[in-house]
Amino acid sequence: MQIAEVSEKYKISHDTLRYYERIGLIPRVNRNRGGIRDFTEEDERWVEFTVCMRGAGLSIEVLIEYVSLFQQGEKTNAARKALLVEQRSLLAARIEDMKKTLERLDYKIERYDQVLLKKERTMSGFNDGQLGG
Amino acid sequence: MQIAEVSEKYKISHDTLRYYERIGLIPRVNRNRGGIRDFTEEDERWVEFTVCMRGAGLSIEVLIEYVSLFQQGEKTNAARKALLVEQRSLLAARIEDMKKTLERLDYKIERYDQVLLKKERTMSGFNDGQLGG
DNA sequence: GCTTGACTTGGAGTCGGCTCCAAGAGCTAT
DNA sequence: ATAGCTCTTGGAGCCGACTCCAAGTCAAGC
Repeated sequence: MQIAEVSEKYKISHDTLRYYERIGLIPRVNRNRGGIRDFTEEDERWVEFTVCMRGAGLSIEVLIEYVSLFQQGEKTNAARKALLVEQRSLLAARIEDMKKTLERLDYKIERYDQVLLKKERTMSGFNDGQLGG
Repeated sequence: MQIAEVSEKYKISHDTLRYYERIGLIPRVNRNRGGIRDFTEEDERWVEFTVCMRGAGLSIEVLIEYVSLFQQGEKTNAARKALLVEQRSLLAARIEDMKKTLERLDYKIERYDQVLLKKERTMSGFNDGQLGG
């Protein structure tokens, strides 16, 4: 599978794919006789994994580290797991944070609803109160 | 309250606070006779709100728009609510995405656990299988 | 009245993460 | 064999979001 198809399949630009390979975020992809990338299924799995992890906000730096550990073979299993465990906990914390913000938005939206409804009825709304921040 | 205290209270650098004011992410803060910022409680609420929303990933651009609407007064209530509703749904989608990635990390970590445990017992682990991507 | 320290400003610099570009090579169809 | 397409490379450019800097002001303490 060559770059255009992979790009489309995983919703990532070909420039970004090449960039990811260049910096070691995905392992080097083999080229055919013409020098053109031919992605194997394993390459695809790396692409998919990377797109997923980047989407969740894991840094490029830490993902490069993970790939690098992987390429050093099995002796790095413990280090890889430790890396994943740390990232998992950072991600869980971010999710918790975002959930709270989501609730806060819900509350704010509700207050706007109330104000807008009242205005509809009286046609004389005034006073923003603490709606802003 | 002046900048150092606000900076400490909301865990945001004074440079970033000044930057936020400059670009309109928080409304302009009053200065005392000496030209020094004196944050009111309302200023603080904006700071806190902004730090919270930025932390959840809302863009500076959209938050500036919200402040700008707020400053145009009550006639923008409907627009403000619409903005919040849209951002709420973007945030909810990001959270869902991240939750899935979290589960995936949990699964991966579990597989590393298994491999590491097996190795501990046999002292002859080999084969990374599909642990990588 | 001089130093110290927290503050001011506008502007430049940095960083992470892409995104674009120019020049060129290799297929495929006409 | 010429055109057209997709690909290649290395390097430059860009964007969002800060972060740092230089030069200067002001209030308080010695």
